[in-house]
Amino acid sequence: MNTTRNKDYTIDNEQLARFAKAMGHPARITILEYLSSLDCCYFGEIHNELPIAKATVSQHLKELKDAGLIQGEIETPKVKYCINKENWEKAQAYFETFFALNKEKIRCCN
Amino acid sequence: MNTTRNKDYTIDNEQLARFAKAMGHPARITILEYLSSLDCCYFGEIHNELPIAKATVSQHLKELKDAGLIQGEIETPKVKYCINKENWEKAQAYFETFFALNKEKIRCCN
DNA sequence: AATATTGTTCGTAATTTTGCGAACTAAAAT
DNA sequence: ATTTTAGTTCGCAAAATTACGAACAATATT
Repeated sequence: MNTTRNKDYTIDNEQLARFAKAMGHPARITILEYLSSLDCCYFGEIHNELPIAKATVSQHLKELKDAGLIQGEIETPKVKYCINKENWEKAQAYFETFFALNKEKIRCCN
Repeated sequence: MNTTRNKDYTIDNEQLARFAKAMGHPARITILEYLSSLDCCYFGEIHNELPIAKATVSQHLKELKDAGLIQGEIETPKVKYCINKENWEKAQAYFETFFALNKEKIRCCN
């Protein structure tokens, strides 16, 4: 019995879910908010904004980078982070489109 | 040694993260997209849209309900689901504000 | 050459998420 | 009084997430 599934969801829905998932933790929202308020900054400054260990901050940054929302650049011994503008705008467009869908139609059952 | 943490993140950032997390799975995006295209519908129709077992669909619906994005109403033996309009608009506003923040400022380090 | 600075990676633990089938519930239909 | 219908809840397993301290890497400074 083959229970593998194929193409369960649309690419767009998977992409939107990936962006949303990356934003699904308050630490990561805080990072994104902070980064979007600057041109860029170093790891240490981000760490200062957060109540968690540097190893954990590093992990969150990695997730944001994997989702494409931010980018990092080594400037030894520091690492400079910034918003990935292209994907940031892509994410924005995804959410906008998503919420705009059938906007006037929604009126619920009650 | 007390390692409890208090008020780590802003209420707004926690709320936005909660919305984002609820949207952080393609099945739940598909559900929301489907629901927002209708006034409302029954569990069975939602289940038909998805490639997963009904127990799993039920779980995803529970998460969306817990996040406040949808609401369910019993019409035995069926259950009617719909978007929670108030919170849906709240979520929309949260994302909009988030992405609008410093929009023109972002230009990255490169 | 040794030390300091700045982050990342590793190893680990606890918790949460995702998924399924089976059992259950509650009303409707027979 | 059974049976059917439509979902939910339970119990479980596998995988992913979150968090930390310790160890490491790579350059800069002394």
